[in-house]
Amino acid sequence: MFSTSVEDYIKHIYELQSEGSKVNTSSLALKLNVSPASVSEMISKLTKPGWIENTPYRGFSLTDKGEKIAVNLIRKHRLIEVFLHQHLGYSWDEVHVEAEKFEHVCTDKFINKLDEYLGYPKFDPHGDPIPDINGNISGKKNLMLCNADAQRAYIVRKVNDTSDEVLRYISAIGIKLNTEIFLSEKIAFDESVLITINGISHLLSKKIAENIFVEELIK
Amino acid sequence: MFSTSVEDYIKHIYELQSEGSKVNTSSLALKLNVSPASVSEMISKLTKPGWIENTPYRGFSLTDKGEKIAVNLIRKHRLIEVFLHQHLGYSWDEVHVEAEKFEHVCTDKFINKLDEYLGYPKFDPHGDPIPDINGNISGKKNLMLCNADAQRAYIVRKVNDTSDEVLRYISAIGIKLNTEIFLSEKIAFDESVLITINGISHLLSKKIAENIFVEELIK
DNA sequence: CATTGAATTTAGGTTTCCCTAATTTTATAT
DNA sequence: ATATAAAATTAGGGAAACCTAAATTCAATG
Repeated sequence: MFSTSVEDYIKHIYELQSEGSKVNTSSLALKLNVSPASVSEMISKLTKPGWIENTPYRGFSLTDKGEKIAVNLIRKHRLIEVFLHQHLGYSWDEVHVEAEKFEHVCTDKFINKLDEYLGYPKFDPHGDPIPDINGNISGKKNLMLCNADAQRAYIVRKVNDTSDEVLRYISAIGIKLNTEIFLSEKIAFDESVLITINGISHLLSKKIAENIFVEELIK
Repeated sequence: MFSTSVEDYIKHIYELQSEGSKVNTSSLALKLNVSPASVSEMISKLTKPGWIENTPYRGFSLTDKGEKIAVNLIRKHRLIEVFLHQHLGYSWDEVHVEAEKFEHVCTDKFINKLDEYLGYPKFDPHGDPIPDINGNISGKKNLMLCNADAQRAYIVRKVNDTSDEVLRYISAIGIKLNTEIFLSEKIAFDESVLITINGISHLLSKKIAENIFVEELIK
């Protein structure tokens, strides 16, 4: 239906949008690892069929039509991740790269059958919600760890899957989905955070803390 | 690793070779549904890295190196077909098209894990043997139905998966893998064959009979 | 054994998606 | 308010994989 490139652009714009990040030529170029010139070119191509709304030199955003395409891709991506993790024994940090390729070749028919086969899971191995067949995403906004308050307890609900390295580091210090952590201190100087897991303290850089999403623990 | 195009060319050359068909520019162009000019161009490209041996104007064949690539693709294709058929409930005639796309994006790691998950199946839903991790294919040459002898009983062992239409027709008249058929008569005029299944006679055109492979039934 | 027709290759062109370099627009800071 | 820096776009090109049309090579037949 769409080329892999077109799908990648649409998906990454959606991701920038939902992270609340700025969506412009340079941020997208950075995320997709292509030149700003390539982004400019593609953006005008995506504007014609009405998937994107573009204000030249100012930025762009997905139309409802474009968003539907993005959500469908994310549904595919996350269901494939569940299959790889639960049935084929892939680890947390391995599923993303593989799913990234499959999502572009699987039909809606395939993904709906897979959804059924997996028992209609609600979350992927990173804790991200899986859109249902109609594109509905079970909300639940989690707090970015770097924005949480000090001297409070939290539960890890989601971890970004964009970097293998970050995922492996997070695993190494014992953070999994639903791990309970205590945010002891926020260091204003470099925006790093000091947390405690099972009585052991860890200092997490801002870079790491941006990739961990938590829910406040009410005891 | 290789582009989808390159993989498709290599796989289809392998298929022509193993059917015993002539492997030349026009037969490959026909099979891949591209122009002869495109085939010529690609063939010289595949010759450089040593995947193909080419005698200009005469024809070409896969080297051992090229054959390894082809067998690996066929392994991927057939294992994916098994998964689609056994676990997702795809029918005989639906698995091929879907597998055709997946085979180009799945890693060796994925396919080896899938192989294990499926319990190391030996045959795909069409009865084609699945190469193992080392590329070994459990031989077993079957007879093309149009080459079988009249007044003999046979078991259907394999059906070509290249055409949905043929597959659906074959299913409709009650032919499945391991179905017993009796070849009553071969009509020399148009090379069609008259067969009997469960006491009902069917006339199969040469085109159909070329896609059914049988083993002689010794009672 | 020369001609003719089929098969193959070469030539030249298109599309998609990428690039670098140059230009234009916008934002910022004096 | 204007100079300057940053961001975005346009211009011009390249690689991959396709095409049609023209030229070449091969084979087959009278």
